[in-house]
Amino acid sequence: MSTTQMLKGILDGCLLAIIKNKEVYGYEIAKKLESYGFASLSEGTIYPLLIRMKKEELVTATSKKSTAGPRRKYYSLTLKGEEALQSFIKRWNGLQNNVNNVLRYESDGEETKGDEHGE
Amino acid sequence: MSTTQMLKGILDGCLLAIIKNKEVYGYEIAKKLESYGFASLSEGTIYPLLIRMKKEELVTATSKKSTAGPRRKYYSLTLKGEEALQSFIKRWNGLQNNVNNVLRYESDGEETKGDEHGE
DNA sequence: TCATATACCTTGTAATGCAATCTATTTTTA
DNA sequence: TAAAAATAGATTGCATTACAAGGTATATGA
Repeated sequence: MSTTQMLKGILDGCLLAIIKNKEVYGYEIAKKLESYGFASLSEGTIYPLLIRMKKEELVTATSKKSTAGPRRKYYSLTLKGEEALQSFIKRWNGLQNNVNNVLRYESDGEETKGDEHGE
Repeated sequence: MSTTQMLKGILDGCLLAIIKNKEVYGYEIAKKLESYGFASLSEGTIYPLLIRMKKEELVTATSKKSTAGPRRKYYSLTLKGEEALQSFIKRWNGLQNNVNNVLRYESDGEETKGDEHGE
């Protein structure tokens, strides 16, 4: 129905990409995602995801003092996390191709009787 | 973990696109999706989805005799289904933009301190 | 002291892809 | 004729995961 279902399995790839670029903390990630267009992305989504990724050893976390507010948990990618990011990028690109193929070849009355699509 | 999670909420958009193009039956859709690159897409996914979409009045179904095998259920888009397809395409394009922005701006050490991304 | 912004966490729920399994029909093969 | 395979559809139950709602804690400024 809404956009939220489309995020399943995609959001963690985005987190990995953001964490790879720079050591970041959860609240910061939430703000970043918002600036990238992910409207209405709740922190109730981010924090559990970070905890899950830590459990899966994709990221490590270190607690540091903040200049304002409580201590921040800074996340970094592990080697396993970098591999997961690469794997995500491949799967994401594959998915984009597949979906865009469907939209391209189906959405405008083309008849592609069972032969190959694209080139 | 796998690609399956990334399909959530996306697959139904693909079905709508395929059905809009031409009256089709479930088994045919499964084969088509396979040809578009959606490997290992189970029929246990397609049929419940079609039933759900029918319940939501996005599609209608008519049973017709087959040349080989049991009767086929041919699906067509309703007006509501066409609207849902348009809505899906918008959301899909938005999602693509957002994710690709993250991957583009984060994956290569750019520092984009809180300002706007892209144009 | 109280309000506000920052920062993080937990619980429960709903949505949905899919494996597994089943039924039924037609054609092909032995 | 009997068995196998291909076609076509359906159902049950499970696992994953985004998110709302609510909570905790720290620092700053009025």
